[in-house]
Amino acid sequence: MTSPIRHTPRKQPRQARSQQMVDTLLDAAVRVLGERGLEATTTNEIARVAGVSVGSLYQYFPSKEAMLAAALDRKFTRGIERVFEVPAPDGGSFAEQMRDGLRAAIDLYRGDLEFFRAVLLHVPRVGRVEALRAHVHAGRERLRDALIARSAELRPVDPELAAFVIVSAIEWVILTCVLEQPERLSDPRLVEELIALVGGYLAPRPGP
Amino acid sequence: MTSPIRHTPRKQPRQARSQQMVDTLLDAAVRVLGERGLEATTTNEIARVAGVSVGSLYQYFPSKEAMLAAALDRKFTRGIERVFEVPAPDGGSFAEQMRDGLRAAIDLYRGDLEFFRAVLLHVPRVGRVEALRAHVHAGRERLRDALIARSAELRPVDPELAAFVIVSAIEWVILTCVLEQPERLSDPRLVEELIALVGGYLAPRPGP
Amino acid sequence: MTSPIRHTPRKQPRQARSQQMVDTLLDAAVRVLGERGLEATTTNEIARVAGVSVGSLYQYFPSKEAMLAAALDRKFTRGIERVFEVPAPDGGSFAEQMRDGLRAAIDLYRGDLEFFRAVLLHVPRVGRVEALRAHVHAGRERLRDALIARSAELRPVDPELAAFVIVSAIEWVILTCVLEQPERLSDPRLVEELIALVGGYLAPRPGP
Amino acid sequence: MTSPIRHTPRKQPRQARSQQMVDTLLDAAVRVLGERGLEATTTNEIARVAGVSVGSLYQYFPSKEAMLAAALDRKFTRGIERVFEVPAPDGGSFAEQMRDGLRAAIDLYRGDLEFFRAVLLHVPRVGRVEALRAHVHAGRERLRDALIARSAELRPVDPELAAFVIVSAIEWVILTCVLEQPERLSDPRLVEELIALVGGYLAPRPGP
DNA sequence: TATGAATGAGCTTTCATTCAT
DNA sequence: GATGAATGAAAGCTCATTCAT
Repeated sequence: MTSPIRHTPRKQPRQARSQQMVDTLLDAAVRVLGERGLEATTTNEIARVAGVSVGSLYQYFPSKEAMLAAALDRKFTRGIERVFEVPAPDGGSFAEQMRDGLRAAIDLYRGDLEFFRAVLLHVPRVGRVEALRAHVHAGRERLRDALIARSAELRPVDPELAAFVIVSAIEWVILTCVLEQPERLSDPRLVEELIALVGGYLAPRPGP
Repeated sequence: MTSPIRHTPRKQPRQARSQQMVDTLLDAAVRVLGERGLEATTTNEIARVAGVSVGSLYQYFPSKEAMLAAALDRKFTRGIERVFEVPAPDGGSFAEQMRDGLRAAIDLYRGDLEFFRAVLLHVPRVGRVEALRAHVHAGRERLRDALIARSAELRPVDPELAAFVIVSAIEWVILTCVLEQPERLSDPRLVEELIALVGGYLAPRPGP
Repeated sequence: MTSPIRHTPRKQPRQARSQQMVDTLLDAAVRVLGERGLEATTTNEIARVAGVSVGSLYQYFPSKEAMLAAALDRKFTRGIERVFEVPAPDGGSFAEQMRDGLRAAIDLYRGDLEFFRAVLLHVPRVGRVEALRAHVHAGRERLRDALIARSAELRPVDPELAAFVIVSAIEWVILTCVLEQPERLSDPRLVEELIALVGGYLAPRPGP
Repeated sequence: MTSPIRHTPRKQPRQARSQQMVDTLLDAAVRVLGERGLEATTTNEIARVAGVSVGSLYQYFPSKEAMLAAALDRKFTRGIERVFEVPAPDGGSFAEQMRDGLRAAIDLYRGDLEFFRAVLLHVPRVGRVEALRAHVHAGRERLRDALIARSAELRPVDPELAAFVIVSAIEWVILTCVLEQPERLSDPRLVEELIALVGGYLAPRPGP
């Protein structure tokens, strides 16, 4: 029953199986959420779609709310993390760095368009999904620091306020595309316009 | 619609009473929504707050969903109409008109902060509240037309695209304030920053 | 549609209908409780037996626990109240009063034997049903007062302790009959033995 | 069952281990029951406390009900056996024997107060715990025989009836203490009062 | 045998909706 | 029309029990 050399594990190690179940459930949650919206999403349906029992769902998540939070969190965490990490910390001009970050952001949404549309359309607290907010917040701080570092090149601004304005503005331009005009995401002019928006906002004002 | 001599019947038993009941119900819905959030908002509670019976509610609205939609639509319609009508069609510079419109928008949200927070936090498909979207769309078109009319003063842009970018950007800066930093709504610099954002974006680029 | 003299109320007055629903539900609860025991008693089943919807049940009782408590309370309250009120406050000797009370108690259980058997067999906290306890407690106090009033005729005792002992002893002799030997309840010697028990306990001890 | 020279196998792999597991489980059940009450007692929790798996529990008991019954039975059996065996069959007067037995009973409950309270408060069919009833019944029979044996010293009674009355009365005085006034269990007067109760009941009536 | 992850029937409770009055 | 008691489908969650490993 055991051979000297084992090729397949006798049984899945504990953690691996758990992780797989968690993933299966979160995938199912994301799918059901997208298909039916928050109000119509039930734990029983998620479990059914995941191909497991409700009992199992509750073995891994203490409540419906916790599981939905985890599902959204995972999706957003994976993606949005990348966006704010793309601009190489030391490479290129401010505009070039911005361009890289914006492209990454747009690609993030474009690559998972259906999911994001579903979630943004159906899930309440649009801008509130916690992970999204956390990353947006982190983005603001990074931008604020960049503004401080490069303040010599820029119009005098309150870095905090400016970062807030810029991040919010860009966030919603892109999300509005996702929601209303997905084809715009493929328009190369979109990035340029956003750069113009930010660039114009930060550019030193010409003297009187 | 009003004339010095009244031609309408002394009492309008049917329609007037109906309209009043509808208003009462919609007000109650808005209030409950604002106070308790979507999840705790029930038709029975709305009727109770309105001082009528649930039965009456269903006389005027076919379902809970329909009634909440109507309530939100009316709220947004009333407010957003004002916002886009504030800039006097012919008065002042572009920047002045913009300033007036932005102030009106900010005041709109600030004047009913708790309600808008509740709605934006809890109501699914925020991005889809039809009246909101419709008016945002109308706003885009008005802005596009203004951009075309004043294109001589501005950097060359695709008016459609630029209007889209500007309206989306401003929308979310303000809504993010509503959701996350309400105190910013009272900061006079907010309007100025938004004007800087739009102004910088549209300003003719200095030559090479 | 209305005649000068009305013979049947146009509709049941509010309170009467409510009270009837409450009664119907409590009757059903008592029945289901008796038939299935506490653990197997569900609110849905109670409602079904009562011929109303679960929703109605929850209109009148805030929770399952509250409704079961009310059901048992009502039954016990009605009956046990009588027992401790039977002994005419001023009539007859102590033994005669006791005899009356004991007969009333026995008759109480005998008259509703099936219900009491069901409840005592199935419901947890046998001796804990709150109403039962409350009345037992009241009984103890009345007995204590009687013992104090008649202390001259009795062996010197701590009235509190003696009342406790007597009431508990009698309570369980009768309840054990209910549970295990219902036929004994019809044995006239039972009352005599209980009187002997109490009488012997309280009788002045013969001198050494 | 134990002899100086051991004849049983050095290790009893099968039965001994089984018996130990059963004991562990029953101990755990009793403990959980005492600590959490019936409603919060789950098979999984019992297994966890016992340090074995639920699967093992079901190897030894066909159902939760069966296991709890076994647990309570064992507990009562152990305790009550002692109580009824305490009065040395041939030693001392009737009153002395009674006093020994009563003290043993009181000590039994006092020694495990929390458990007995939990069980009496929460376990359905208290009156039906089989071991308790069986031993109470045995106690009645022993008392009946004693009454017959000593009938010369006593008031003429139906021994069966008298034993029933006495055992029930005493049972509930003690259990009521357990449930409502645990501190009374430590009052030395309690035993004396119970002896007075029984003694007065059985004492030959003076008189003409 | 022992394990404990997985199962899923079934419970309590809510609330949109109806309809007799 | 207006009322609000009554309805009952359906939700979230638990836990006795099973069975692959």
